Amino acid sequence: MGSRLESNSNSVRKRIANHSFNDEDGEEYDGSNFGGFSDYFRRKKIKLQNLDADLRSQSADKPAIFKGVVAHVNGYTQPSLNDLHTLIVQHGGGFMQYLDGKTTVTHIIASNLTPKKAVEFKRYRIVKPAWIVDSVQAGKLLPWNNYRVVDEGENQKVIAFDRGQVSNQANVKTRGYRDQTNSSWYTNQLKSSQAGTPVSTPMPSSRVQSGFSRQRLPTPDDEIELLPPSHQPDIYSRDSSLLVCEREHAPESETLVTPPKTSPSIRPQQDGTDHIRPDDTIEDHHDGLSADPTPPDLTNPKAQPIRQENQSVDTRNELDIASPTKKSDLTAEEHNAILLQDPKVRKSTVVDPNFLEQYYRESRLHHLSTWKADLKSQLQALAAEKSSSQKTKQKRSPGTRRYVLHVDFDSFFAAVSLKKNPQYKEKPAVVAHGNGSGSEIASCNYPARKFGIKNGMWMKKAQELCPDLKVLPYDFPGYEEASRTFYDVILDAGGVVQSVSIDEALIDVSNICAATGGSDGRQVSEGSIYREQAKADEIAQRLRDQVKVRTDCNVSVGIGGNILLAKVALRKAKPAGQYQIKPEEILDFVGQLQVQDLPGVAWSIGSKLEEIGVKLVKDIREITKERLVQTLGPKTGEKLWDYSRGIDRTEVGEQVVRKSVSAEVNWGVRFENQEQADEFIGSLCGELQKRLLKEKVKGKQFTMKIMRRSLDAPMDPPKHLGHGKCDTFNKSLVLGVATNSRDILTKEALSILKGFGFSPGELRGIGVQMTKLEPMKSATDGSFEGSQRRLQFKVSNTEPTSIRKASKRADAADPDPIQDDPETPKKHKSGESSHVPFGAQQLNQSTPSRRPLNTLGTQFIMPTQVDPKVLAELPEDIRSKLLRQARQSSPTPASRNALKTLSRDHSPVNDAPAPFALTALPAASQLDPDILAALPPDVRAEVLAQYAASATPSSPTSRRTHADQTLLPQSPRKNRIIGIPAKKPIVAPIKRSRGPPNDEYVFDNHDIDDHDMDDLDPTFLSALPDDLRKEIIAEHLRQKLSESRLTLVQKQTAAQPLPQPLWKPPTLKIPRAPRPTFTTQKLSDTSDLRKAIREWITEFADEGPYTEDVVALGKYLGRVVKEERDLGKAVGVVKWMEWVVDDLDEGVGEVERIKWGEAVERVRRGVREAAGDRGLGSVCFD
DNA sequence: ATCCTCCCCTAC
DNA sequence: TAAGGTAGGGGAGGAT
Ligand SMILES: Nc1ccn([C@H]2C[C@H](O)[C@@H](COP(=O)(O)OP(=O)(O)OP(=O)(O)O)O2)c(=O)n1
Ligand SMILES: [Mg+2]
Repeated sequence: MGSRLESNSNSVRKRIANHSFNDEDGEEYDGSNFGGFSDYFRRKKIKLQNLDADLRSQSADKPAIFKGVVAHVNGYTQPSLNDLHTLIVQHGGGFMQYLDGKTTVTHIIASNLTPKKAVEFKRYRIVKPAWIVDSVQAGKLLPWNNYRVVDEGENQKVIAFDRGQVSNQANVKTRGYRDQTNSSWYTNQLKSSQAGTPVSTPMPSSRVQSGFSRQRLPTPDDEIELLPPSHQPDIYSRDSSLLVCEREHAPESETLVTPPKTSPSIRPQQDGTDHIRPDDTIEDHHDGLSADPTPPDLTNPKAQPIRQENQSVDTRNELDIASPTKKSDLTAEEHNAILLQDPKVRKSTVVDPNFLEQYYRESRLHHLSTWKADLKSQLQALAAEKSSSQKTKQKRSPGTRRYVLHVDFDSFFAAVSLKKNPQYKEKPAVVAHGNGSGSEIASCNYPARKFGIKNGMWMKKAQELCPDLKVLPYDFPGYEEASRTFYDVILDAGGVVQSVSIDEALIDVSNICAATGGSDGRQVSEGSIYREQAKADEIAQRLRDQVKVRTDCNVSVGIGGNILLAKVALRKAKPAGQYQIKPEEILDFVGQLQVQDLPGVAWSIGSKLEEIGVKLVKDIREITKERLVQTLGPKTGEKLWDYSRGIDRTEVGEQVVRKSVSAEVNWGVRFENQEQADEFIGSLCGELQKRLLKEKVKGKQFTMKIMRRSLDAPMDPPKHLGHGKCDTFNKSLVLGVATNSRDILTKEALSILKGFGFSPGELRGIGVQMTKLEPMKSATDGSFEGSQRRLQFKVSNTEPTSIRKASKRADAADPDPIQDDPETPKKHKSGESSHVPFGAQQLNQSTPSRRPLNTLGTQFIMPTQVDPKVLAELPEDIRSKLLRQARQSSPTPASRNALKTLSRDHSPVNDAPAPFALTALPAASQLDPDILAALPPDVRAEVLAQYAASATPSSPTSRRTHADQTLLPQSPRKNRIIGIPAKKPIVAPIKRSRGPPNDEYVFDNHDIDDHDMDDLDPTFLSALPDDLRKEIIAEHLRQKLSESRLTLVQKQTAAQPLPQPLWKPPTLKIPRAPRPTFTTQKLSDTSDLRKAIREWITEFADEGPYTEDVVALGKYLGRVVKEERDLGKAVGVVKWMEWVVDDLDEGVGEVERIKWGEAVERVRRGVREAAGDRGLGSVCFD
């Protein structure tokens, strides 16, 4: 990278110099937090204001004790979110439903806080709900300090240790839910603790000393340093136990795991691990493996971090290693390696080459989904065919009485499987893969239900309910066969059919009934109504009889005037019966149901309803529609309002277009190293490609979903090879051109995965999804052609002429992006490639021309956009950087504009006029040297840096100027990721779980996203014990790092609250301790620092570092150690720098390399000295 | 007001 | 041992 770079170097230099390492912190505060009112913020405020306006005005009499407070509620709390919201707003406070990182939230209210959450909220004051309640009661704002929730949770060893006293009793996980639900208990705890030293708020001093961190300091820090620079530090503590479950709350049925009891370890080998639950939390030894007597060799932990391939990324494990958690010191990879030593286990995991096939073959849920999709497409094709061939009287005239049948097999899987084991028909029996505690019950027969067993329940619980349970094997072919027969019968009925699932269908027989009734189905003729109803019953009876005869299985039928009624009637009809809800009984029938009996209402919505006093459906009628809408949202609120009155206007058999195709695996995911993960992802993308081809579509948006073990979850979850409690991370990107290529998808997926930087051993689930679907060209359907043509037309048309000639490379490689698919279905003629969906004969026969799914529909997507396929093929993160970079310092105006346009970043500044030419990047997965060379220097540098960062050692060096390719912008829409300077972090950080209490909890947080250090309250942070703080920071780093690729800039434009009467910027009043920052940009987050460093090094690679910059960095890091007191962070940054330097392009001269090496050493020295000043002893950077 | 994205939730 | 997939409805909140 040389010459070209230079032309640009000035600007780059300026940039860096600009923010030259100045660490002043003073300005950070005001600048970032209250810089000005962005429209966004203003709007948001306004919105909020409006929302809460009523409440406020209605509470004028109440003291505004929360004035200046802006709260956000996390998780389930004792006074519910709504109640807290009300209390706060009524008393002058502000309330934010979501954290967006920019908004100024002064406090987060939570009953319990897992480490993860602690991390997410690290920059906030986290208080218990009692703070609100007590303050209101007291009539004044009580000190929040006494209500801190530092981490209530269980685990965190960190906490445990310093918490001393409290820890034992209170702590812990088990409490999770209790905390929230049992108010009195909870409140008492709080109060008592407040009395003296706040229990929950360990004094900083004590914590700090107690040492864990202290003691551990040397070690942990050192360990951190061990990390390969490139990778992010993951978190430290892995251990903690957490329990998770917030069970108490759980609605009856589902709570799978009850904490108590024994928790038998699922797998013999592990020692007691499993159990997670209850009480051991504190102890946390649960990891099990540690105790495991197994192979000594592997067991040796940190001694040598595993990292297999150093070069590639992955070493992130180190982080784990870094944390000497109590239990086992094994890295996740080592742990998995031990686990996989058993060949049988190994065979059941993603490590097995044949995993996908085998897994999908056995996964009932996969089968259910597949069957459903097949049925849906078959039925829709059939319907389409029917309606086109014959005029069809399908349409009922408006105002007609409707008769809808909901037909469903009784305990489908169980019933079919029982055919081969009839002796258990009358005994409690279930269908499951095994009888281990974590085996899931797919279906249980009615005798089993008497014991309270339910579908989806884990064996452990089922056996507790019924020790004599008979477990039957699956018989997937049998289910298909029964279903085929079932649909044959149903289709013969003559109504409009809609499949619900393999064992369930809706039939609208209104026309048949009306014909029988003799009237037009509209008049209120008692006789005709009666005849219609009788006809419906008769049809139902006939269906039941036929299915029974032909399959020897019972089906039940619910009949009603709409889908809702048919559905609820079905419940009463079961088992082996039928029930018709007559018009006159609708209100009574529906009214006495529990809200959860309504379709679409389960735990979450049910809970919200319960909060507003609604338990039964009739209770809903007492609630105004406005309130329902306010509580549940416009659609849901109105729908339930209707449902409670027996109203449902949904029609049977509406045609729908598929919107997405995905494949995911969240079981058996146990990698020993990164290669395995990479390979598996390739397989998964292959699977996705297969499905895309089957549907004859390509997609433009790719989304990856990753589940990673929660830091506080045990290595071995209660369920064998299950994912256990996890954090989920999703990332999506828009491809420039639709694809279905496994290779491209794999490349993107790997890029994303690397971006997250997770230790492969911590992965528990991986999914890939394509959306923004477009039909493939090969489709036989005429309409495809139209669409295609249209698209093509656009392409050639819209494209500036320049594109055609300029992009010779692109043309050569792929003359017709649309047409040339990496793979096209082997046979398109038949509706489905090689796959033969099961289905009723009629379905398989009478639909010669049907397509697997309707892919036509909309998706067509902006005709206007033509894609720069080349650019599109770059990994998204690279693309995004390019765009951003271009904006920041593009030397070439043209390219800048082009990029801008491309990015759809409509910065108000200059509107992107017509499409601009754009400098394209290499196509496909590899960077093409020629193209690369043609890039603006800084852009190129960024690309290379990105590649380096992702550890892809590819070093595209060749350079030669090549004609730029001009491309058009593609989507008029903007893509958040691309082009927009990181307002929001891209990564999705963890979310907290919201479901019912369960054994393991999957957390996700969508509430939190960005973490703007500027918003962090240093006071709060510093009040934490060192190790907790460290953990928090480490976690933060990990997240940041993962985000870093995409997000970088942080909100510089800080939003400022509107000066409204009730709404004052609370933050202003909060005293904050300055925190060292780097650069005029006030960088502080590790990811930002890394990025800045990478840019710096990359840009000045050929020039060598400037001393003042090096000194500034060293100085800053020294402050990080001394003031921020985060040696780990400083070390991590140094390692990063070292890594980047080591990875400098080969083109960099030896002299410069040396200079850079010296720079690293100099920075190191700064950190060492600072550490020494703090009495931390020598620092190890390796 | 309406669109879009990124989730959560639900169902089987 | 165990096979915890998958698609669509919809809410929140930002962008336009
Ligand atoms: N959590 C679940 C729920 C259902 N199924 C499968 C097995 C069921 O047999 C089939 C149909 O689901 P139903 O909800 O119709 O349940 P059943 O048919 O078993 O019982 P019933 O319809 O009598 O309530 O789907 C599953 O594997 N896991
Ligand atoms: Mg059923």
